Amino acid sequence: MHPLWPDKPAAALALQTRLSQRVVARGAPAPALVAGLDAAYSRNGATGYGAAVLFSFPGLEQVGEAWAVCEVRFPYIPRLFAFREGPALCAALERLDRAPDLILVHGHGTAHPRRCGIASHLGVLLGIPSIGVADRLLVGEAGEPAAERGAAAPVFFEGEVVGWAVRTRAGVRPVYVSPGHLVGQAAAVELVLAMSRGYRRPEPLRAAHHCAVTARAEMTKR
DNA sequence: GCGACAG
DNA sequence: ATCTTGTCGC
Repeated sequence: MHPLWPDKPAAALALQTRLSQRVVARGAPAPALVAGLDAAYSRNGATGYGAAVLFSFPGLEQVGEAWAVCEVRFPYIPRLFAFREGPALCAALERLDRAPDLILVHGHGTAHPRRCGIASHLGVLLGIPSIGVADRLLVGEAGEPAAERGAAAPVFFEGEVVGWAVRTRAGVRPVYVSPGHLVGQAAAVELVLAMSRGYRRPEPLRAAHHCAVTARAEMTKR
């Protein structure tokens, strides 16, 4: 079995604990190229379609796109999500013409039981800054941020702030932002807001989601 | 033991 | 995540 992608939960847990010690949740990168990462699955869940869409920053022009098909070999276990979806996302990322200097991942970063959600996990493996953006909390509690775009409320877990509930669009439920790696909380929130335009989810993630679903449709036909 | 639980 | 149509609302 691949040392970076064990297929046994026990081995995954051990690796996650080791990776968590290498997570650096601070920094304020000024990226020029940002990649949004997301995945879609076949109806039976046996096949995964990872997508990576590259955007210029701060201009937010799409400048690249890639996807990869992967056999899913790890079950969905809340705290071990990275071991299920990580392989497909990395495969897509490797197919990009240029390497991003920041990745936006659909899922949590430090807002995780061991402060090592998929965003932190991939950031450490790749050695590049990363940010996690999720639709709902895995751990912790957050107050309701004010209704206007840009408002944010801290996510508390075990007595510390591990992320933020961020209102990327007025009057719409917030997204949960947490540092992945080499990015601090304030910078993570600022960057996600700078990449959100009129929709709840930031542009790179919207594009990645669309790319993954489209890839599945094209593969499903042939 | 019971309930919670990213995508 | 995925299975699924129409429908209410801006």
